Amino acid sequence: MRSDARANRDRVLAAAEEVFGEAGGAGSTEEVARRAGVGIGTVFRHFPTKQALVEATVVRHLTLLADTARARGEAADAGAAFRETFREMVFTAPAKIALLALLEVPAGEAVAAATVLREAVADLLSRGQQAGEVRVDATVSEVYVLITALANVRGDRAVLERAVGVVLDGLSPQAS
Amino acid sequence: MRSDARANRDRVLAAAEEVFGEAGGAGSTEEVARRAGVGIGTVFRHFPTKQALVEATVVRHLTLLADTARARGEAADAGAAFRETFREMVFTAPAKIALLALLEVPAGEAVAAATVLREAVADLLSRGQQAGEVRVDATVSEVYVLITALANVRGDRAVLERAVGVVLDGLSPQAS
DNA sequence: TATTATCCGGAGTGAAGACTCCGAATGAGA
DNA sequence: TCTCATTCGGAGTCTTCACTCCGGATAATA
Repeated sequence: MRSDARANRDRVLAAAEEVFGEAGGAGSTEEVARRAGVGIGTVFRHFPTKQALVEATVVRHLTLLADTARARGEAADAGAAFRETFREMVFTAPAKIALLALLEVPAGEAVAAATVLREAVADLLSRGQQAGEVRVDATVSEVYVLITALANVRGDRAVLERAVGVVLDGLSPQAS
Repeated sequence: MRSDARANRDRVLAAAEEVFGEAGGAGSTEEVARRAGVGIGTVFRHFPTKQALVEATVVRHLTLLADTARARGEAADAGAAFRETFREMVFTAPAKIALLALLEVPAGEAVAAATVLREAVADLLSRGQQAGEVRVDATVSEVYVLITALANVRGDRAVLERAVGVVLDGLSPQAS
Protein backbone atom coordinates (compact mmCIF):
# COMPACT_ATOMS: atom_id res chain seq x y z
CA MET A 1 0.00 0.00 0.00
CA ARG A 2 1.48 3.31 -1.08
CA SER A 3 2.15 5.89 1.62
CA ASP A 4 -0.24 8.51 0.21
CA ALA A 5 -2.96 5.87 0.05
CA ARG A 6 -2.61 5.02 3.72
CA ALA A 7 -2.55 8.69 4.73
CA ASN A 8 -5.70 9.40 2.73
CA ARG A 9 -7.45 6.39 4.16
CA ASP A 10 -6.84 7.67 7.66
CA ARG A 11 -7.99 11.18 6.84
CA VAL A 12 -11.17 9.84 5.26
CA LEU A 13 -11.91 7.73 8.31
CA ALA A 14 -11.38 10.69 10.64
CA ALA A 15 -13.61 12.91 8.49
CA ALA A 16 -16.26 10.20 8.41
CA GLU A 17 -16.24 9.99 12.20
CA GLU A 18 -16.87 13.74 12.30
CA VAL A 19 -19.58 13.87 9.67
CA PHE A 20 -21.54 10.83 10.79
CA GLY A 21 -21.12 11.89 14.38
CA GLU A 22 -22.88 15.15 13.59
CA ALA A 23 -25.42 14.23 10.96
CA GLY A 24 -25.87 10.52 11.56
CA GLY A 25 -26.62 8.34 8.58
CA ALA A 26 -27.84 11.42 6.70
CA GLY A 27 -24.28 12.69 6.30
CA SER A 28 -23.16 12.51 2.67
CA THR A 29 -20.04 10.95 1.21
CA GLU A 30 -19.30 14.20 -0.60
CA GLU A 31 -19.14 16.01 2.71
CA VAL A 32 -16.77 13.38 4.04
CA ALA A 33 -14.54 13.81 0.98
CA ARG A 34 -14.55 17.59 1.33
CA ARG A 35 -13.56 17.52 4.98
CA ALA A 36 -10.84 14.99 4.30
CA GLY A 37 -9.52 17.25 1.53
CA VAL A 38 -9.88 14.44 -0.96
CA GLY A 39 -11.86 13.63 -4.12
CA ILE A 40 -14.98 11.49 -4.00
CA GLY A 41 -13.30 8.85 -6.10
CA THR A 42 -10.71 8.38 -3.39
CA VAL A 43 -13.33 7.78 -0.75
CA PHE A 44 -15.01 5.11 -2.85
CA ARG A 45 -11.76 3.34 -3.71
CA HIS A 46 -10.99 2.83 -0.04
CA PHE A 47 -14.56 2.05 0.94
CA PRO A 48 -16.56 0.59 -1.95
CA THR A 49 -19.85 1.56 -0.36
CA LYS A 50 -21.23 4.18 1.96
CA GLN A 51 -22.35 1.32 4.15
CA ALA A 52 -18.77 0.05 4.27
CA LEU A 53 -17.50 3.49 5.26
CA VAL A 54 -20.03 3.80 8.05
CA GLU A 55 -19.18 0.33 9.24
CA ALA A 56 -15.46 0.99 9.30
CA THR A 57 -16.09 4.10 11.37
CA VAL A 58 -18.35 2.25 13.77
CA VAL A 59 -15.88 -0.62 14.14
CA ARG A 60 -13.05 1.78 14.89
CA HIS A 61 -15.09 3.48 17.55
CA LEU A 62 -16.50 0.35 19.14
CA THR A 63 -13.04 -1.15 19.37
CA LEU A 64 -11.76 1.96 21.10
CA LEU A 65 -14.58 1.85 23.63
CA ALA A 66 -14.09 -1.85 24.27
CA ASP A 67 -10.40 -1.27 24.95
CA THR A 68 -10.96 1.44 27.56
CA ALA A 69 -13.77 -0.60 29.08
CA ARG A 70 -11.54 -3.61 29.47
CA ALA A 71 -8.75 -1.49 30.88
CA ARG A 72 -11.11 -0.12 33.48
CA GLY A 73 -12.15 -3.64 34.39
CA GLU A 74 -8.80 -4.03 36.16
CA ALA A 75 -9.51 -1.06 38.42
CA ALA A 76 -10.13 -1.53 42.12
CA ASP A 77 -13.53 0.12 42.41
CA ALA A 78 -15.88 -2.03 40.33
CA GLY A 79 -18.86 0.26 40.83
CA ALA A 80 -17.01 3.35 39.67
CA ALA A 81 -15.59 1.48 36.69
CA PHE A 82 -19.07 0.48 35.61
CA ARG A 83 -20.48 3.97 36.01
CA GLU A 84 -17.60 5.66 34.22
CA THR A 85 -17.92 3.36 31.25
CA PHE A 86 -21.64 3.92 31.18
CA ARG A 87 -21.09 7.67 31.11
CA GLU A 88 -18.38 7.52 28.50
CA MET A 89 -20.50 5.48 26.14
CA VAL A 90 -23.37 7.90 26.47
CA PHE A 91 -21.37 11.08 26.09
CA THR A 92 -18.77 10.21 23.49
CA ALA A 93 -20.29 11.86 20.44
CA PRO A 94 -19.51 9.32 17.73
CA ALA A 95 -21.06 6.65 19.89
CA LYS A 96 -24.29 8.10 18.62
CA ILE A 97 -23.82 6.35 15.34
CA ALA A 98 -23.45 2.98 16.94
CA LEU A 99 -27.12 2.49 16.31
CA LEU A 100 -26.51 2.54 12.58
CA ALA A 101 -24.85 -0.81 12.93
CA LEU A 102 -28.06 -2.06 14.51
CA LEU A 103 -30.62 -0.42 12.29
CA GLU A 104 -29.02 -1.45 9.02
CA VAL A 105 -28.10 -5.00 8.21
CA PRO A 106 -24.92 -5.39 10.22
CA ALA A 107 -22.03 -7.11 8.50
CA GLY A 108 -19.42 -9.42 9.93
CA GLU A 109 -16.78 -7.13 11.32
CA ALA A 110 -19.24 -4.71 12.89
CA VAL A 111 -21.06 -7.52 14.63
CA ALA A 112 -17.81 -8.86 16.00
CA ALA A 113 -16.77 -5.46 17.35
CA ALA A 114 -20.20 -4.91 18.89
CA THR A 115 -20.04 -8.32 20.55
CA VAL A 116 -16.64 -7.59 22.04
CA LEU A 117 -17.89 -4.32 23.50
CA ARG A 118 -21.01 -5.94 24.83
CA GLU A 119 -18.94 -8.58 26.56
CA ALA A 120 -16.73 -5.95 28.11
CA VAL A 121 -19.83 -4.21 29.45
CA ALA A 122 -21.20 -7.52 30.70
CA ASP A 123 -17.97 -8.09 32.57
CA LEU A 124 -18.04 -4.64 34.18
CA LEU A 125 -21.66 -5.21 35.10
CA SER A 126 -21.11 -8.51 36.85
CA ARG A 127 -18.05 -7.17 38.69
CA GLY A 128 -20.15 -4.25 39.86
CA GLN A 129 -22.84 -6.63 41.01
CA GLN A 130 -20.40 -8.81 42.91
CA ALA A 131 -19.05 -5.71 44.62
CA GLY A 132 -22.59 -4.90 45.73
CA GLU A 133 -22.64 -1.64 43.80
CA VAL A 134 -25.12 -2.61 41.10
CA ARG A 135 -28.47 -4.28 41.56
CA VAL A 136 -28.24 -7.99 40.91
CA ASP A 137 -31.43 -8.33 38.87
CA ALA A 138 -30.09 -6.14 36.06
CA THR A 139 -28.98 -7.89 32.86
CA VAL A 140 -26.73 -6.68 30.06
CA SER A 141 -29.70 -6.40 27.73
CA GLU A 142 -31.41 -3.57 29.50
CA VAL A 143 -28.15 -1.86 30.43
CA TYR A 144 -27.26 -1.84 26.76
CA VAL A 145 -30.66 -0.54 25.78
CA LEU A 146 -30.37 2.25 28.31
CA ILE A 147 -26.95 3.22 27.03
CA THR A 148 -27.92 3.33 23.37
CA ALA A 149 -31.15 5.13 24.14
CA LEU A 150 -29.33 7.86 26.03
CA ALA A 151 -26.50 8.00 23.51
CA ASN A 152 -28.94 9.19 20.86
CA VAL A 153 -30.19 12.18 22.78
CA ARG A 154 -29.22 15.55 21.37
CA GLY A 155 -29.60 18.69 23.34
CA ASP A 156 -28.62 20.27 26.60
CA ARG A 157 -25.66 18.47 28.11
CA ALA A 158 -26.65 19.33 31.68
CA VAL A 159 -30.09 17.80 31.27
CA LEU A 160 -28.62 14.65 29.78
CA GLU A 161 -26.23 14.49 32.69
CA ARG A 162 -29.12 14.52 35.16
CA ALA A 163 -30.97 11.90 33.13
CA VAL A 164 -27.94 9.64 33.29
CA GLY A 165 -27.83 10.23 37.03
CA VAL A 166 -31.42 9.06 37.37
CA VAL A 167 -30.71 5.91 35.38
CA LEU A 168 -27.61 5.08 37.39
CA ASP A 169 -29.63 5.54 40.56
CA GLY A 170 -32.13 3.11 39.11
CA LEU A 171 -29.31 0.63 38.65
CA SER A 172 -28.11 0.90 42.23
CA PRO A 173 -28.89 -1.94 44.64
CA GLN A 174 -31.15 0.25 46.80
CA ALA A 175 -33.52 0.79 43.86
CA SER A 176 -34.57 -2.82 43.38
CA MET B 1 -64.89 20.78 1.82
CA ARG B 2 -66.26 17.99 -0.31
CA SER B 3 -67.00 14.67 1.39
CA ASP B 4 -64.50 12.66 -0.64
CA ALA B 5 -61.85 15.22 0.18
CA ARG B 6 -62.36 14.86 3.91
CA ALA B 7 -62.38 11.06 3.69
CA ASN B 8 -59.14 11.06 1.73
CA ARG B 9 -57.51 13.48 4.13
CA ASP B 10 -58.26 11.14 7.01
CA ARG B 11 -56.98 8.10 5.16
CA VAL B 12 -53.76 9.90 4.27
CA LEU B 13 -53.22 10.93 7.86
CA ALA B 14 -53.77 7.39 9.09
CA ALA B 15 -51.39 5.99 6.47
CA ALA B 16 -48.80 8.61 7.40
CA GLU B 17 -48.98 7.59 11.04
CA GLU B 18 -48.29 4.02 9.98
CA VAL B 19 -45.46 4.76 7.58
CA PHE B 20 -43.62 7.29 9.71
CA GLY B 21 -44.18 5.13 12.75
CA GLU B 22 -42.30 2.33 11.04
CA ALA B 23 -39.67 4.06 8.97
CA GLY B 24 -39.33 7.39 10.76
CA GLY B 25 -38.52 10.41 8.66
CA ALA B 26 -37.13 8.11 5.96
CA GLY B 27 -40.64 6.99 5.01
CA SER B 28 -41.60 8.32 1.56
CA THR B 29 -44.68 10.22 0.53
CA GLU B 30 -45.25 7.73 -2.26
CA GLU B 31 -45.52 4.95 0.29
CA VAL B 32 -48.03 6.99 2.26
CA ALA B 33 -50.10 7.54 -0.89
CA ARG B 34 -50.00 3.86 -1.77
CA ARG B 35 -51.16 2.73 1.67
CA ALA B 36 -53.89 5.34 1.68
CA GLY B 37 -55.03 4.06 -1.72
CA VAL B 38 -54.65 7.51 -3.15
CA GLY B 39 -52.56 9.31 -5.80
CA ILE B 40 -49.49 11.31 -4.85
CA GLY B 41 -51.14 14.49 -6.07
CA THR B 42 -53.86 14.03 -3.49
CA VAL B 43 -51.38 13.80 -0.66
CA PHE B 44 -49.69 17.02 -1.71
CA ARG B 45 -52.94 18.91 -2.14
CA HIS B 46 -53.90 18.25 1.47
CA PHE B 47 -50.40 18.72 2.83
CA PRO B 48 -48.31 21.04 0.67
CA THR B 49 -45.05 19.65 2.03
CA LYS B 50 -43.72 16.44 3.47
CA GLN B 51 -42.77 18.46 6.51
CA ALA B 52 -46.39 19.59 6.84
CA LEU B 53 -47.60 16.00 6.63
CA VAL B 54 -45.20 14.83 9.28
CA GLU B 55 -46.18 17.72 11.47
CA ALA B 56 -49.89 17.07 11.13
CA THR B 57 -49.27 13.46 12.13
CA VAL B 58 -47.17 14.47 15.10
CA VAL B 59 -49.69 17.06 16.25
CA ARG B 60 -52.50 14.54 16.07
CA HIS B 61 -50.56 12.10 18.16
CA LEU B 62 -49.26 14.58 20.71
CA THR B 63 -52.75 15.92 21.23
CA LEU B 64 -54.05 12.44 21.86
CA LEU B 65 -51.34 11.76 24.40
CA ALA B 66 -51.90 15.07 26.15
CA ASP B 67 -55.61 14.31 26.48
CA THR B 68 -55.10 10.93 28.11
CA ALA B 69 -52.40 12.38 30.33
CA ARG B 70 -54.68 15.14 31.54
CA ALA B 71 -57.48 12.68 32.10
CA ARG B 72 -55.22 10.57 34.25
CA GLY B 73 -54.26 13.62 36.26
CA GLU B 74 -57.66 13.46 37.92
CA ALA B 75 -57.03 9.94 39.18
CA ALA B 76 -56.57 9.24 42.84
CA ASP B 77 -53.17 7.57 42.76
CA ALA B 78 -50.76 10.24 41.56
CA GLY B 79 -47.77 7.92 41.43
CA ALA B 80 -49.55 5.34 39.30
CA ALA B 81 -50.86 8.06 36.98
CA PHE B 82 -47.34 9.31 36.41
CA ARG B 83 -45.93 5.87 35.76
CA GLU B 84 -48.72 4.84 33.43
CA THR B 85 -48.30 7.96 31.34
CA PHE B 86 -44.56 7.43 31.23
CA ARG B 87 -45.09 3.88 29.98
CA GLU B 88 -47.70 4.85 27.44
CA MET B 89 -45.51 7.51 25.92
CA VAL B 90 -42.62 5.10 25.60
CA PHE B 91 -44.58 2.20 24.17
CA THR B 92 -47.09 3.84 21.87
CA ALA B 93 -45.43 3.20 18.53
CA PRO B 94 -46.12 6.46 16.69
CA ALA B 95 -44.70 8.33 19.65
CA LYS B 96 -41.40 7.33 18.17
CA ILE B 97 -41.73 10.02 15.57
CA ALA B 98 -42.20 12.74 18.13
CA LEU B 99 -38.51 13.41 17.82
CA LEU B 100 -38.98 14.52 14.23
CA ALA B 101 -40.68 17.60 15.55
CA LEU B 102 -37.56 18.30 17.56
CA LEU B 103 -34.90 17.43 15.03
CA GLU B 104 -36.40 19.46 12.22
CA VAL B 105 -37.32 23.07 12.54
CA PRO B 106 -40.59 22.81 14.42
CA ALA B 107 -43.41 25.02 13.21
CA GLY B 108 -46.13 26.75 15.19
CA GLU B 109 -48.79 24.14 15.67
CA ALA B 110 -46.37 21.36 16.51
CA VAL B 111 -44.64 23.48 19.11
CA ALA B 112 -47.96 24.31 20.69
CA ALA B 113 -49.00 20.66 20.86
CA ALA B 114 -45.64 19.66 22.28
CA THR B 115 -45.90 22.36 24.91
CA VAL B 116 -49.34 21.21 25.98
CA LEU B 117 -48.12 17.65 26.37
CA ARG B 118 -45.05 18.77 28.26
CA GLU B 119 -47.21 20.74 30.65
CA ALA B 120 -49.46 17.76 31.21
CA VAL B 121 -46.40 15.69 32.06
CA ALA B 122 -45.11 18.44 34.34
CA ASP B 123 -48.42 18.40 36.15
CA LEU B 124 -48.37 14.63 36.62
CA LEU B 125 -44.80 14.87 37.81
CA SER B 126 -45.46 17.47 40.49
CA ARG B 127 -48.57 15.64 41.69
CA GLY B 128 -46.51 12.50 41.97
CA GLN B 129 -43.88 14.37 43.92
CA GLN B 130 -46.41 15.86 46.29
CA ALA B 131 -47.81 12.41 46.90
CA GLY B 132 -44.31 11.28 47.86
CA GLU B 133 -44.14 8.79 45.01
CA VAL B 134 -41.57 10.52 42.84
CA ARG B 135 -38.25 11.95 43.94
CA VAL B 136 -38.50 15.69 44.46
CA ASP B 137 -35.23 16.62 42.76
CA ALA B 138 -36.42 15.42 39.36
CA THR B 139 -37.40 18.08 36.82
CA VAL B 140 -39.54 17.82 33.70
CA SER B 141 -36.46 18.27 31.52
CA GLU B 142 -34.81 15.00 32.38
CA VAL B 143 -38.08 13.12 32.60
CA TYR B 144 -38.83 14.25 29.08
CA VAL B 145 -35.38 13.31 27.88
CA LEU B 146 -35.76 9.86 29.40
CA ILE B 147 -39.12 9.37 27.74
CA THR B 148 -38.01 10.39 24.27
CA ALA B 149 -34.78 8.42 24.58
CA LEU B 150 -36.66 5.25 25.45
CA ALA B 151 -39.39 5.93 22.89
CA ASN B 152 -36.84 5.60 20.10
CA VAL B 153 -35.64 2.17 21.07
CA ARG B 154 -36.51 -0.60 18.63
CA GLY B 155 -36.19 -4.21 19.54
CA ASP B 156 -37.31 -6.72 22.10
CA ARG B 157 -40.34 -5.46 23.96
CA ALA B 158 -39.51 -7.38 27.14
CA VAL B 159 -36.05 -5.83 27.37
CA LEU B 160 -37.47 -2.36 26.87
CA GLU B 161 -39.99 -3.10 29.59
CA ARG B 162 -37.21 -3.93 32.04
CA ALA B 163 -35.28 -0.82 31.00
CA VAL B 164 -38.33 1.31 31.74
CA GLY B 165 -38.59 -0.40 35.10
CA VAL B 166 -35.03 0.57 35.94
CA VAL B 167 -35.68 4.19 35.00
CA LEU B 168 -38.86 4.36 37.03
CA ASP B 169 -36.97 2.93 39.99
CA GLY B 170 -34.44 5.68 39.48
CA LEU B 171 -37.25 8.19 39.68
CA SER B 172 -38.61 6.83 42.94
CA PRO B 173 -37.95 8.78 46.16
CA GLN B 174 -35.75 6.02 47.61
CA ALA B 175 -33.26 6.41 44.77
CA SER B 176 -32.23 9.97 45.47
C1' DT C 1 -80.65 15.60 -15.06
C1' DA C 2 -77.57 19.38 -16.04
C1' DT C 3 -74.04 22.40 -14.45
C1' DT C 4 -69.88 23.51 -12.34
C1' DA C 5 -66.68 24.19 -8.69
C1' DT C 6 -63.91 21.02 -6.51
C1' DC C 7 -61.04 17.15 -6.29
C1' DC C 8 -58.39 13.16 -8.09
C1' DG C 9 -54.57 10.52 -10.46
C1' DG C 10 -50.18 9.92 -12.00
C1' DA C 11 -46.84 11.21 -15.60
C1' DG C 12 -43.33 14.66 -15.54
C1' DT C 13 -39.62 17.92 -13.45
C1' DG C 14 -35.63 19.15 -10.75
C1' DA C 15 -32.48 18.34 -7.09
C1' DA C 16 -29.64 15.43 -4.28
C1' DG C 17 -26.77 11.85 -3.59
C1' DA C 18 -24.48 7.19 -4.23
C1' DC C 19 -21.40 5.26 -7.29
C1' DT C 20 -18.38 4.73 -11.92
C1' DC C 21 -14.69 5.78 -15.11
C1' DC C 22 -10.63 7.32 -16.97
C1' DG C 23 -6.98 10.65 -17.97
C1' DA C 24 -3.59 12.97 -14.98
C1' DA C 25 -0.46 12.78 -11.10
C1' DT C 26 2.72 10.50 -8.02
C1' DG C 27 5.36 7.25 -4.97
C1' DA C 28 8.86 3.62 -5.13
C1' DG C 29 12.15 0.59 -7.03
C1' DA C 30 15.87 -0.07 -10.84
C1' DT D 1 16.77 9.79 -13.26
C1' DC D 2 13.47 6.74 -15.46
C1' DT D 3 9.68 3.72 -15.49
C1' DC D 4 5.25 2.17 -14.29
C1' DA D 5 2.03 0.26 -11.09
C1' DT D 6 -0.71 2.56 -8.03
C1' DT D 7 -3.54 6.25 -6.63
C1' DC D 8 -5.97 10.58 -7.28
C1' DG D 9 -9.66 13.87 -8.79
C1' DG D 10 -13.98 15.06 -10.25
C1' DA D 11 -17.11 15.17 -14.24
C1' DG D 12 -20.77 12.21 -15.47
C1' DT D 13 -24.44 8.38 -14.73
C1' DC D 14 -28.28 6.45 -12.49
C1' DT D 15 -31.62 6.13 -9.04
C1' DT D 16 -34.67 8.03 -5.59
C1' DC D 17 -37.77 11.30 -3.98
C1' DA D 18 -40.15 15.66 -3.10
C1' DC D 19 -43.09 18.39 -5.58
C1' DT D 20 -45.90 20.31 -9.96
C1' DC D 21 -49.42 20.29 -13.52
C1' DC D 22 -53.42 19.47 -15.89
C1' DG D 23 -56.94 16.60 -18.22
C1' DG D 24 -60.44 13.66 -16.46
C1' DA D 25 -63.72 12.36 -12.73
C1' DT D 26 -67.07 13.48 -9.23
C1' DA D 27 -69.87 15.57 -5.46
C1' DA D 28 -73.09 19.16 -4.61
C1' DT D 29 -76.73 22.08 -6.05
C1' DA D 30 -80.62 23.61 -8.77
